[in-house]
Amino acid sequence: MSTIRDVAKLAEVSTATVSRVINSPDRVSTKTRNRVNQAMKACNYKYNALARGFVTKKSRTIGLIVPAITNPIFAESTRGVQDLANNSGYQVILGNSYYQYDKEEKLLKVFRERQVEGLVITTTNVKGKVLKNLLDDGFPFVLLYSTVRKGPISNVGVDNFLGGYRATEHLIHLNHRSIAMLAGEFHFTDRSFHRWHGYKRCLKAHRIPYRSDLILQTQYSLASGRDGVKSLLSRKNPPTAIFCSNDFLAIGAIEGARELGLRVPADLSIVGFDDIEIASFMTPSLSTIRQPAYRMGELGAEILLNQIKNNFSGAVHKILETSLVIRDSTVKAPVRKKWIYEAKTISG
Amino acid sequence: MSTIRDVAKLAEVSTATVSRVINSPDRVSTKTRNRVNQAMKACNYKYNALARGFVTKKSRTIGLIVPAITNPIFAESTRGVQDLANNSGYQVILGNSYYQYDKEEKLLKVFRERQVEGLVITTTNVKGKVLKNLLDDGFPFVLLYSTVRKGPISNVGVDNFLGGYRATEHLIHLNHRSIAMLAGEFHFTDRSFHRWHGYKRCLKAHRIPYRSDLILQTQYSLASGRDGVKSLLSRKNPPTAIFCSNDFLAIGAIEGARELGLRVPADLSIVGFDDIEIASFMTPSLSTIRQPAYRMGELGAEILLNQIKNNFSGAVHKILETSLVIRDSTVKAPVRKKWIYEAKTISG
DNA sequence: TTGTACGCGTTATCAC
DNA sequence: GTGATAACGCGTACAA
Repeated sequence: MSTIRDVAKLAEVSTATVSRVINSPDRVSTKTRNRVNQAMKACNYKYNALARGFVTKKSRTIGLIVPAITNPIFAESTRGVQDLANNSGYQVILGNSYYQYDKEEKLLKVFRERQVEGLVITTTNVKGKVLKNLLDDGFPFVLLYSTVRKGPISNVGVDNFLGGYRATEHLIHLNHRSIAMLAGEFHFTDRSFHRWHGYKRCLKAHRIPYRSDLILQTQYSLASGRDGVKSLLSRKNPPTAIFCSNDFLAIGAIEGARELGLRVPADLSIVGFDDIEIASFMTPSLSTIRQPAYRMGELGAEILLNQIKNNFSGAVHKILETSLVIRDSTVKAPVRKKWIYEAKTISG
Repeated sequence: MSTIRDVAKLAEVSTATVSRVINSPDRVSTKTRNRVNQAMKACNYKYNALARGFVTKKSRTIGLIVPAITNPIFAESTRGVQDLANNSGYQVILGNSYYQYDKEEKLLKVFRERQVEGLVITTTNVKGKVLKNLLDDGFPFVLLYSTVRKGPISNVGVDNFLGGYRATEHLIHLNHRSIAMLAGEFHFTDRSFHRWHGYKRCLKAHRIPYRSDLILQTQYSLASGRDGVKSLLSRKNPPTAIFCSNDFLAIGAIEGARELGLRVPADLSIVGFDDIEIASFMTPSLSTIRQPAYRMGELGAEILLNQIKNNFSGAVHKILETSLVIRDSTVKAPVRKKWIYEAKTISG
């Protein structure tokens, strides 16, 4: 592999001139520039961006940590991060934490050793010491899918509380009174935790008693959704509707209900969270809370790159809007079940 | 940011010793090792993997190019690549080609400048000059989802021809005689092209005339599947079954049929290709050709890393097995339509 | 077991 | 407009 030194020798110029031809061609006379360009061709010279990064201390690389790239919502935001970063001359190293704190920690360490200039993280633990370390070091990073409104950490996300509230409210407006929640484990994702709070608050606002036996925390996966719904429906006074804290759980839940011989939405209404593209292609299509994932990725990268450029000029908190997308997986509560519920309430 | 020089000074040893503590701790006495380790803590020393790569000429990085990370099949193989690479101390830079040759070319250039040690590519153009250049330079790379059985290029994929054949055969065994194919554009993906060949061959083997008006090439997306099925069904002598060259198209097609008021599978059978996880969670669940995506990713990375280690010791061609997964989106052809078809054939 | 000295490919800072 | 040369942080002969 030839270097600028080889090129310089061949073109009979100094390495400095070759470097100039590469980085600021206008500062070199046309004549020598042409000679250098020819020499580069002749040598089959290939620019070494690593060596450049080494001296300029700019790797032009950022790290991106997602829980699992196989969840389309993260694939979509990843695309946003990549597109924006690439357009600014940055490359993206990708890692999956699989919702495991120690994996996240490990990735962070490796990425920093690799001299990434900053990080975009969908974290497993907002309170963890890994983030604190980053802060202490003044290392640029942005949290994705996070909702903190203040504090020293930059983040871009949606109002998960509000999203959970809206999803629940939608079901209540459809006369559901026995509404379960199939949630990602609060321990691993504060997103789910906040959505649960929105759910609870909404119940309260409508004077519907909160039933902890209608909450099931589980992993974020299709299979967990399928199994989870079976558990919820086997409990006494089963729900007529379920709010799932992401679309994977919701899609899994629809399948689980089907396996139990129930029809969605006739026998059971289901609302999800995310609005992954495929949600509108399901049968029934999925009612869900839409998150602007691609835009979130873009914004996260943009904020990070700004912080890198301006040496961390203060934390930025972007809360994007969610919206309720009403499709076919939610309908009015079956009258009979509603009656049973009311009878119980009155007698209790 | 402190360097090994700072650590060396503090620990009162040479930089060489610090380096040894990092890379071969057993070659350093316990006493000095401890002193050095303490000094590293005191300095808040962070290892610079880039500088190391610079001197050893090993970046411990590979590039991965996929058409679109938002297709779950690519997300899954990406996971395989990452997991295996990470376990071998390699990191992965990810890029989307969006099925565009020029983007693929651009990414390749950038990745090579970044000194990636090798590439895993799901290419848009097997015959393109970018791959030829890679070969000429003796640069390690592996093609994913590719099916070449010989030649100088390493690849791991499935037998797309056979997959297409099996999908078609399944429909024929169900008495379908009017079978359309909704395909990814041959120009952008030879996978789709080979599946089409399998489809044609199977038709021929069963003496079913090939009808070019039953072929629709389109983009690989849910929306294209939805729109494509409407086009196919609006043609005269419409099909009773459709083979879609990936699951996205198939899922889109099911929705499109539904919008036309047709039921799948009662009115129209649909078989896909990939077996993305969600395929078994659809209603109806999707009959499809299963590809071992995660394993392909793992294998691709393994082969690449071996080539890197052994200085390209000959091309490897891995053809993994596909299997037909029969679910609910395919059933026996409606008797009436079959009769119409036969009447036509006899009269013609 | 430990230290010295050099080199990796590039950019940046001076000179000219 | 161009050239000489010192960094950058680390690994690695080779010497001690």
